Amino acid sequence: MAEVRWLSDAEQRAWRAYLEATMLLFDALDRQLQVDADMPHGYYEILVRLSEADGRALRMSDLANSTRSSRSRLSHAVARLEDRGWVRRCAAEGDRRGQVATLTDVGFQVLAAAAPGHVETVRAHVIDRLAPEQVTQLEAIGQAIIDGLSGSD
Amino acid sequence: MAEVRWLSDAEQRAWRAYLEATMLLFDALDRQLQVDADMPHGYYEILVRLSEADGRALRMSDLANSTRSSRSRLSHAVARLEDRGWVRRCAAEGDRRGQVATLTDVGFQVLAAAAPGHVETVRAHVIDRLAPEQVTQLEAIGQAIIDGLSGSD
DNA sequence: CCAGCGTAGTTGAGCGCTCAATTATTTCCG
DNA sequence: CGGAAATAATTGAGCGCTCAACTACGCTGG
Repeated sequence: MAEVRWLSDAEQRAWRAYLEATMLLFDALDRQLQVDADMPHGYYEILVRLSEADGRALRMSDLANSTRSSRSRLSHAVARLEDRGWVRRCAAEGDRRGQVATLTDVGFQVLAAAAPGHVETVRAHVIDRLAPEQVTQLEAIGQAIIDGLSGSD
Repeated sequence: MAEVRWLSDAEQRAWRAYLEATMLLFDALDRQLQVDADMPHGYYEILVRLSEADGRALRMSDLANSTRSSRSRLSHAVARLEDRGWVRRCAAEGDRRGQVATLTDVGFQVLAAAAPGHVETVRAHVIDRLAPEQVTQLEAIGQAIIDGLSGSD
């Protein structure tokens, strides 16, 4: 049992600032989307990924990977999106286990209506508060964390 | 109605990297705490704040502010922590509306047992993956975001 | 001195997520 | 080929969070 490597003061400050910023930010984003577009942030992410895919359609597994969510979470979420008429599910060709989620026209329009407000919020709380070099730094930091976590799943 | 100021490529990459990193990270932290210490990250935060307070006790409102959580969330959370015997609530002196949450000895020991694993996880996925200057950058970035959000509530 | 407003905290309904179990299909390989 | 393991997706129970409504108390001004 090795000694615990506690965080130094500088590390502690950075970690807590990141944590606090992220909580405040995610709350603000969730609330903005909920109020202005009647959807949680997770739904927005799903709609974005679908809108960017070929034919605005993706296999459930691919959609789960690209949104970094579990199959279960995605199943529940897509079921609710289907109830709202924003997404449609149909059997995948060539693999009878598979399902393909497709963004409907209504779903696309809902996304198009939600996007400007969301982007404005991201700008107001993040991008416009950072110097250009901090934006670059943030990408590098994020990427470093992703690199450590993508594999070890 | 002004034009929407969409994100540039660099801004988009930074935002998505941050978002993806944070989702992966929060999932990993939550899972680690859930598996090793049988508590969600939110409970850990509450225990930490209480452990650092004078007398290991805080008014509910102060605890809500310091964990950046709503009064409602805190009420629910502390109720569950009380069921587990990790926290105790008693009336505040001098204000009969007030409640003071106190960390119990059991709660303190639970926290002490959980902390090393949690810190190791934070190190493994964040701190040890960043260069020292990136740690400094992360603090500045986090602080900039906090500054924009603390007031506008 | 009490009416009205603000503050402290709780509660319950409803939603989204996690975990574990389940169904259905495909792939691997002896 | 045929049975076992892997893959795709769903389901239901249970938990934590949000929102809105509510209780209870404190403060301040006419």
